[in-house]
Amino acid sequence: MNTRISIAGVYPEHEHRCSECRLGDYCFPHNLPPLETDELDHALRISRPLQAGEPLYRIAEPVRAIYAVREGSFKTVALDSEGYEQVVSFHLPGEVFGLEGMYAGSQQCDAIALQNSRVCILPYKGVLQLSHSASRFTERMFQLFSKDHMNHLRLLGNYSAEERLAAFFIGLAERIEPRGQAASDITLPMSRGDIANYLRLAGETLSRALARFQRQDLIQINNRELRFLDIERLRHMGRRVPPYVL
Amino acid sequence: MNTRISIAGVYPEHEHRCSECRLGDYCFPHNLPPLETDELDHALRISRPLQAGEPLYRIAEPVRAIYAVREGSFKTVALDSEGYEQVVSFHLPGEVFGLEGMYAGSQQCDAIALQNSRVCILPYKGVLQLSHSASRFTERMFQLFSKDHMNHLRLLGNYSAEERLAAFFIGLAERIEPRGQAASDITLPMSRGDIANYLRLAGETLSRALARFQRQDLIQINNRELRFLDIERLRHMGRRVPPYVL
DNA sequence: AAATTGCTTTGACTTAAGTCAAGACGGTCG
DNA sequence: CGACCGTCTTGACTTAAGTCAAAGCAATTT
Repeated sequence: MNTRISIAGVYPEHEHRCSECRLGDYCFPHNLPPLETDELDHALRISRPLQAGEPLYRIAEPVRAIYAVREGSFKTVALDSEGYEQVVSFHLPGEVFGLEGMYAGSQQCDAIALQNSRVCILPYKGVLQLSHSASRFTERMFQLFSKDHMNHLRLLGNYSAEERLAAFFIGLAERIEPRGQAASDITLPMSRGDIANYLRLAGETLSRALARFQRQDLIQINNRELRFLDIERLRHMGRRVPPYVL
Repeated sequence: MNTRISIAGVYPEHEHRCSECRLGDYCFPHNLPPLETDELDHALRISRPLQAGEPLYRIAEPVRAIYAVREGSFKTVALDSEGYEQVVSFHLPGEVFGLEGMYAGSQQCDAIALQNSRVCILPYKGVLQLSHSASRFTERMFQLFSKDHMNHLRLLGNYSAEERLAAFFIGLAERIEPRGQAASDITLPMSRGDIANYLRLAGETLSRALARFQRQDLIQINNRELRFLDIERLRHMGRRVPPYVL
């Protein structure tokens, strides 16, 4: 019997109410008093299922809402003026995303489902209303922005391929653990290409780093099945990179 | 007679009221109706002058306020676990900063004055109060967060030393221009070391790139006096890097 | 004005990571 | 099943940028 738990859509069907959602502690309602969570529930909508590769939103679209991953996972991708992609971040269940376009009022990234996925939708109007009526919600929004910030700054520094990769793995493990999964045994939701792009490495460099990590008995990986063999040594390799903010 | 205008503290002494501040359009009150600007005025405080090199806040301090540059300029610097610095951004007059610590409630960066500087201080309490009482202010805050985001993502991609440097210069020129200065002739407020660190280059690589830019008659630079000779070609060199969001 | 100090530039060399090219693997479909 | 396609891996080679070291320059101190 296979006890492996995938990041992918194995989460049990959620209730529509945040108060009953097992991801609530990591998502919109974190730290909100019950009354405000109720208000939030009224403003929230749930998306239809999206297939792997399907966009949730596209660059230049008007910003209509912000989102939280309900099941599955997403990447957000910026495109430069010549059409080259830059993966900006990955989003796992319970994580809020879609904040980066609120300045311009238009989306600055593509958001693409990596697997069959669903999101909770908080319409922009709801964000503003809740910010006024719900006393803790404004703060929660500022927190979400500031958290996003921190996580974008993580990989800004001058790190080697191996430091980046180790930190990436540790970050993943830490994000998956509180979501109730074994952190030592995961199914990657994203392709090698996406990881390489996110870490600003050539695909070949990533491949070689993975091979080295295996030779050093740090991990075991084939295809998207990843097992951590020595998480402490991995953590040590990535120690210079600031930790992922959960 | 020298018509050069420096980024440094040449701004005329501001009035305390945002409505009378020449930087208002780029700062907190951008797009706020007069009534809300008045509320803002009541919440705002002005700092004492800070000397070059003096910190406005330090990592791990509690977040008490957010700030706008009144005169002078600042850098924000993250420190990794081994004490290595990473310059996160530079802040010119009218620019709001200090948002990145709001998640944790403690500062995540050092903010250091690059010259003799002053800031406008919006206490955290004021941020929350205004978010409730002033209907446009919440939106303004979201904008400020989202703008910061965008500007952090700019240099995330895989750009060459020359692309980075060209884009950095163009960004500077564009930020200085609306502040009423000649964009072609500026005094850099930051050291080579800071620029190199910000662009994730070794100091020597920056020096060489500067030398090449001069040989190609793109710029003229000695010490911190910078003149743009061919801003269009510079813009073209940095075209892949997303533009600075003002 | 000479000396000290810290920043910046330049040169010579090294290296990590990128590129190019070939092959392997895995999944899909006729 | 075998052919096909895209993704991933591996090897050989190149290169942009980093490192080390020395010298130049500017600002400050005595």
